[in-house]
Amino acid sequence: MKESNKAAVRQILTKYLDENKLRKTPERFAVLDAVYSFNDHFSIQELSEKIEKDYFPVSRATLYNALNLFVNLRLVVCHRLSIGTKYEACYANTTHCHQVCTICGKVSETKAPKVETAIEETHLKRFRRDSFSLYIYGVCSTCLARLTREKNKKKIK
Amino acid sequence: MKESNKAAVRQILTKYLDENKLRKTPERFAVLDAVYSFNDHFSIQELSEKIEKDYFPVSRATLYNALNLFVNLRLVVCHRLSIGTKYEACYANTTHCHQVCTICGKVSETKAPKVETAIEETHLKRFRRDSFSLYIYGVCSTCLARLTREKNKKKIK
DNA sequence: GTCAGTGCAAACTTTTTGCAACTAC
DNA sequence: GTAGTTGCAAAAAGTTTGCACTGAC
Repeated sequence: MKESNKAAVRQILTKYLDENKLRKTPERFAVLDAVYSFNDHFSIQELSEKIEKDYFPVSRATLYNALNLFVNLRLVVCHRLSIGTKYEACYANTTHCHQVCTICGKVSETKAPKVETAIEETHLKRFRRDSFSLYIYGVCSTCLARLTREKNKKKIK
Repeated sequence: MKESNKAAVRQILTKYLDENKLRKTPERFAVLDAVYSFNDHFSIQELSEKIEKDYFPVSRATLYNALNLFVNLRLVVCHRLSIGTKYEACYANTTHCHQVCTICGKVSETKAPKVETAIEETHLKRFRRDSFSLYIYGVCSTCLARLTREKNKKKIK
């Protein structure tokens, strides 16, 4: 994740905490920094390990607290997948199109500008739209290759 | 849910169980029928109550078992939302565009043919696409109205 | 008769909560 | 000093698992 993003989101958080008379605790900024150190999706466990390694230990309760705050501020998105909940930094990143392998659980970002345009153009009555997430489920190349291998083996038998 | 769908999915299940030499237990068919009695999303709890009322009690383990089987057969989709996991019958229903209220958690189906076309036309390299789910997050009209009311109240103070 | 499938309860995982202690302001 | 935050541990919620029993074939 770009360092400039880290500075930008730290500023957004500071502004929000100031305006709402909330406290600028070291934990909140450490979690935010750790979140923006990942280039990819991460689990609570991975976040906990990262922040303990790079900063100081932070309890689960505080991690969930901070993440909820960041989700509300649109600095983080939360993906509840079959393999577990994953989080992702999302500042300056509006593409939330993901391809999810239903076999190994691997998630990757996908560029789909046409889909994004179509979603934005979709008219929703009686609903204030804020954001979206698209998940395309299927089988990744690695798993596909393994499946093909196993199929061939069976045929030979 | 249409009765004709119920018959169709029962046949799909029968065929699958036959071909894979699995057992056609009353539980499996009762769960499938119950699933296709809903017109909307439902939780495990709601499914359990429905099936107990309309058929006979089925244990949690068996419900999860059956649902997993149906998800694999593409007769059911599973939505892991912030308010909990919801299931949905999906035979003869390819639209998986949902609007989700981030305040009350209400989920509703949305028709978005342009989005669906765009998704289908999206080229994914090294990935066998099977299905997709789109979640548009925002605030529903009910919650929006309440928010507006509360805002006005604040101003008056 | 056999073994896939079921029910039950225990185990496990993930997230939330209550409360005392701490600290940002 | 005060009240928002944190850490801890317990609780809650949701799902999976082990095992004995059942019943579909």
